Amino acid sequence: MADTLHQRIRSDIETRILSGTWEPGYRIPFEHELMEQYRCSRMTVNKALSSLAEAGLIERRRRAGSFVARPLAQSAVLQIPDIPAEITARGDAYGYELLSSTRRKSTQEDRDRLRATGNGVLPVLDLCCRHLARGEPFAIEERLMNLAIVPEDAITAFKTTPPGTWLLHHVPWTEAENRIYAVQAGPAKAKLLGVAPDKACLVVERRTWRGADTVTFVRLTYPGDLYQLVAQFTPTR
Amino acid sequence: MADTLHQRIRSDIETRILSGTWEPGYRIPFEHELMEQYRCSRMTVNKALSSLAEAGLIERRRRAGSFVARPLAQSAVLQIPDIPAEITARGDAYGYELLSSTRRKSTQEDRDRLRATGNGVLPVLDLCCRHLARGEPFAIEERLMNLAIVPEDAITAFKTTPPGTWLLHHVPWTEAENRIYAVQAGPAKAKLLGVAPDKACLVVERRTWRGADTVTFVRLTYPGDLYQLVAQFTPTR
DNA sequence: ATGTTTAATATGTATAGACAAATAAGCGGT
DNA sequence: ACCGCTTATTTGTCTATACATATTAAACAT
Repeated sequence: MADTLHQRIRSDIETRILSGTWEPGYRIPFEHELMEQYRCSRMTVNKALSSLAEAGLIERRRRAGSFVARPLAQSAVLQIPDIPAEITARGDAYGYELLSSTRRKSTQEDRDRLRATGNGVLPVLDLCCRHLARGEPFAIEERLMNLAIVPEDAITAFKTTPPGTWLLHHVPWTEAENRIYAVQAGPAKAKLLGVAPDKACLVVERRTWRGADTVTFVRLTYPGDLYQLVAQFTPTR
Repeated sequence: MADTLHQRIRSDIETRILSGTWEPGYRIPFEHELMEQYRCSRMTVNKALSSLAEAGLIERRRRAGSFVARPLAQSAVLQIPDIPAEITARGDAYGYELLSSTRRKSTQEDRDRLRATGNGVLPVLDLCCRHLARGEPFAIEERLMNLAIVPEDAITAFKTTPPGTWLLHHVPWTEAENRIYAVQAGPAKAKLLGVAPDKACLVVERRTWRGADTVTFVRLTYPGDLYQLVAQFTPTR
């Protein structure tokens, strides 16, 4: 890890910040002090400190010095794994069923769901599928895709490949928004998931963009006790 | 944004990557080519490219060049805001009620909930409180705190200040794990939240560490339709 | 044909020096 | 006591150069 000099300087300082030795607001040594301490040039020290500043661990003020930042960003990295990969990872057999697939010109409602900019009519694909773990229903996926971006010949792939997995490997995206909430299953989804209609379900809705264009909207519905989203904090924002 | 030269070089390249002009795998110009293009020294180009590499947007290989990275990390930044701040932000009046507060030596069950390392007995504070928005129940908070880290005189503060808010401003943490799932309210929480017992609720459980020590465990229960977690994707992993 | 050495090339890291920009602190005048 | 000016200090940025290291392609030997 601490291979090069500037990496070592960085990790030395990082360690002291994360251990609490240097508390938020503490003024870390000036560049010229670290220069002497590590017997190196200012550029080397500067590289280490710039990197720490970019990561949000320190704040730098001209004439004043560099200070340990207050933990402002209370954020965590939310992993949104591919469903087949996740089920396989837990050692269960994965199953996929395409329930319906409709190709049409977008209605206003479709464009609202996609949060598409402009009112232009787009070709869209509306599909619904079911993910199974050890033969039991695991999640319902409702998806709307923008066929102006997703090539039309992908449609046949979705008969056997979950669209999320296909998209992950074929269509990169630049921005996404996730919304997570809880609802009761309701009669239709209860039947598909094999649970009672009042069963609490976790819903993850995701919109994905590539530049200015919306790629896809997806709503995943999981029976509440089958699935837990896990978000791990990583210090570097 | 593009103030300095190396920042401009960086954002020029970033734009082309995010717009899709330069696709994953594309070899971006060599350092000496960018040197000529921008009429600057190699160090300046190098700083821009190093920064892009650190952010995970490009991969660099000696002798071969620098390449646009494949979008490997399907992760998003999950904002877990302070509840009073969030309610105030949406323009509602915030209310806080401390329901119970117990100080005791930790049982094995407490240590399991905290995922505390080692079997040492710790002083802990077990409390339960309710958050209100415009006078209506918004969330139930069940919290277990490690009094070996949280100073004891903070306990009096919790009569009027939500523990989450207090901790946020007083006790920094280095690591956290969040689990998100859905359950039915159940009789006890239904009463506290003023909803039907079969109501679907969103549950966020969070454990927080500072170095090797567990700081706190908290379980937040929100009526499903009152609250949505929002996770925004940011390109730099 | 195949394996080995060598050279060329691109990035990685570092030095030493320079000037610019921001600002905390001191100073002086009112 | 307050305001404005100057100065010293620290970070921000950049240049020019140097040597190290990894890797590929070509030259060479077997």
